[in-house]
Amino acid sequence: MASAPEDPVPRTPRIRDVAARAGVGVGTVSRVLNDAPGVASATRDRVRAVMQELGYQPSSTARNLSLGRTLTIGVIAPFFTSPSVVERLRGIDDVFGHSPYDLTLYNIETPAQRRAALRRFGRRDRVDGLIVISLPLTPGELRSLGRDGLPAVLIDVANAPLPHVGIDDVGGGAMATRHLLDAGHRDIAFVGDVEENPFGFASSERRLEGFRAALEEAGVPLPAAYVRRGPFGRATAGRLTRQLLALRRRPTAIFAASDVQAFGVLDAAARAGLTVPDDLSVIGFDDIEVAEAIGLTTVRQPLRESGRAGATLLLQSLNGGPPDSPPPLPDLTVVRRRTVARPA
Amino acid sequence: MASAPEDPVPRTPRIRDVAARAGVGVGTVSRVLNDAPGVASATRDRVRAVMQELGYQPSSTARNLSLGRTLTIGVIAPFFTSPSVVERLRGIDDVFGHSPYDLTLYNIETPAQRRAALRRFGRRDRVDGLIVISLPLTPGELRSLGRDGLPAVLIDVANAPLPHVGIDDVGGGAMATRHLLDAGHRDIAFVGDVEENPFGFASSERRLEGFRAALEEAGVPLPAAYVRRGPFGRATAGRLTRQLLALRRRPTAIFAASDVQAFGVLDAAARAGLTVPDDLSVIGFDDIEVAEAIGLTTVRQPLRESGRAGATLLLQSLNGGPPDSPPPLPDLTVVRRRTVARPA
DNA sequence: TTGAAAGCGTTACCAC
DNA sequence: GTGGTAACGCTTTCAA
Repeated sequence: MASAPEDPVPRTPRIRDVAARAGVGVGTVSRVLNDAPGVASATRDRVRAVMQELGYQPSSTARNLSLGRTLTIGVIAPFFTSPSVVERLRGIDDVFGHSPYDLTLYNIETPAQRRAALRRFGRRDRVDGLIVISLPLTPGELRSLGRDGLPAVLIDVANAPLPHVGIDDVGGGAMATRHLLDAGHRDIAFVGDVEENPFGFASSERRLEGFRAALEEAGVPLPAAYVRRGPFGRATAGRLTRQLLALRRRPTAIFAASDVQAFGVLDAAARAGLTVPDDLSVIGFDDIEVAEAIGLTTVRQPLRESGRAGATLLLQSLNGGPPDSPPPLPDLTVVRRRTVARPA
Repeated sequence: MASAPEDPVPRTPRIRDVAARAGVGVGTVSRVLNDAPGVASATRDRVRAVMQELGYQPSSTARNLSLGRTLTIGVIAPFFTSPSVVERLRGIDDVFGHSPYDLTLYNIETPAQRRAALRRFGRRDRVDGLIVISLPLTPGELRSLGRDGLPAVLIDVANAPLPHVGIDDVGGGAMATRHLLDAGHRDIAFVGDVEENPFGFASSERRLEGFRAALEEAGVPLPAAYVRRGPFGRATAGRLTRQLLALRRRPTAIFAASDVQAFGVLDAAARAGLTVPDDLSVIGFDDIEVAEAIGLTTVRQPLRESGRAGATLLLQSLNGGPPDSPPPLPDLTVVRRRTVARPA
C-alpha cells in the first residue's frame, strides 16, 4: 500500500521533532541530550524513547555554532607522509584518539598550501586548537593566531612565544659528530637541507651548528667544501654525496641531517662502488623505523613522544589549564648499528 | 594614553560589524563575500576595504549551518600510520589537498574506536563525505550510511553496494605463488592474518585463496600446517614463521600476505640462522617504500593510486556527478628483488 | 541594487 | 521541572 499523501516526508529528525513527539519543549530535549540536571526521570525516559524511535542524532554544526567550539584540532605539517612526521602524528593520535576531539590534517607541500592552511585554521571557529609541526611561523602568522586566542602548540619549532616541544638539535649534531670523531675520523662531511627553504625548516641548520662546534672543539678542520646543502630528500642527498665523493680529499665519514638523507648518502656510496662502513662511515639523525632494517647508525630522537608531548600540552590549555611546562622528552642517544667503523 | 571607556572591546568582527562600518546591510556583505552578482562595484569595493581593515574572516561554522555542508571529508582507516595506509592517504591528499575540503582522520585501532567513528561520521552534518579504508562495513553500518545519504566510498573493500576501489587480491595471491612455483619451489607456506579479526580485514584471506588455487593448478600439495595465520604485525609473522621453520618438512619458500609480515618472516629466518634467499625464499605483497631498501621481492599493488581513485570517485559524487565507474588502476606486478631464488 | 527578515539546529537563560 | 525564546553568524528570499 502506497503511503497516504498526508504522511510526512521522512527527513532526518530535528530536536523539535523529538520535542513535539514527546510532548515536551525543545529545552527539555536539549537537557536530556546533555545529561543536564533538572529533568524528571519519567520525562527523561520518555524523551529518550522518542529519540530512539526517531533515530534522532543531534546536529554537530548547530551545536558548534551555539557553543562556539568545534571539537576538532587542526594539525599542520609539511609532507605528512614522511616517516618522521608520521611518527609524530602517531604520538598526537595517542593523545587525541581517545578524546572527543577530531583531528583535521593539513598537509603542506607548497608555500601556497601553507598560506591557505594558516588562513583557514587561523580562526577560532574552525578548530579549537592547532598543532604545528616543523614549520616556523612568521611574526604575522603568530599575530593572527594570537588575535583569535587560538590555543596552539609547536612541535620541532622553537621560534615563538607559543608553547612548543623540541629537542636539542645543536647537541644532537655534536653528539653525532663526536661519535664519528671517536671512531677516529678526521675528514668528516655534512649533508643537510638548504638554509633558506620555503618552509623554514631549521633543524638541519641547528644540527650543522652542533657539527661545527664539535669539530672545532676537537681541533679538527672543516673544509668549506665538506658542507653540502640541498632541498630535503633522498635523491638530493645522493647528488650532494656524489659531489663529496668526487673531492680530491674525499671524506671518510658523512653526517646526514636526517635518516632519509642518510639513505641518499648510502645510495650514492653504493653507486660509487664504496663499501659502508669500510670505505665510508655514515651517521643519520631521527632513527625512523626503517633505520633499523637498514642497519643505519643514527641519533635517535623521540619522535612519537614529541607528538604526545605536544598534544598533551594542547589538551591542557584546551581544558583551561595553566600553560604547563612541556613534559620532559627522553634524551637523544646514538644508536650504533652497521654504518660507522674506523677509517681505513 | 589608556583607551577611553567607550572604546569598543576589540573582538573578532562579525558580518554585521562589516555591514555597519560600510554602511550597508549584512545581505550585501554576504553577497560580496560569495562573489554573488547584483552588487554595485563601488559598494563591493567599499565592503572589501572594510573587510580588509577589520581583518574580517567569516565563520565557517555559521556558514556550514546555513548551507548544510561542512567542507570536510572523513577518512576512516585502521592503523593510519602503517605504511600501506599512509600511501593511500597520500593518494587521497593528492586529490583533496587542493580542494576546498578538509580531511578529518579517524584512526581505528580497537572495535570501540570503530563504532565511535562510524557513529560520529555516519551523519550527514559532520562530514560531507566519507572514505573508508580496509574496513568492511556491516549491513547495519551500511544502512545507517544510506539513510543519511552520506556519499561514501570504500578503498580495499568490496563487500558493499557502495562505490569502491580495490585490486584483485585473489589474482595477486596466485601471481606471487606462481612466481615461487616458477623458481622451482614445491614446499611453499603462507603467513597471513587471522580469518576473523575485529576489523574484518579480508585481503589476506583473498590472497590465500589465490595461493591455494595456484598451488592446486600446479598440482602441488599444500599441507595444512603450511598455512599460518595470526594478528597482523611484523612480530606475529615472525612467530608464525618460527613454527613453520620448526616443521619436520620445512618449507623452502614463504608467501607473506603483506610486506610488513614478510619482514617478520625475514626476521625469523635470520634468527634461525637461515640465509635468504639461499635457504629460504620470501615474497611479500604491497611493495611499500621500505621493500625496495630491504630488497624484498613482492607483488606491487598501486597503493597511492587507490587513494587517488577513491578520492576522485568521492569528489565526483560530491559534485553531484553520476556514480561513475572507478578509474582503472595499474595492474599488479611481481617486483623481483633479492629474496627469491631456486630452492637448494 | 539594496535592506530587512526568516531560516539553519542547537544551547541557555528566564519565566512560570 | 518545564516551556518559550533569544542568541550563535551566516545565506537567501522578498520587497522596495
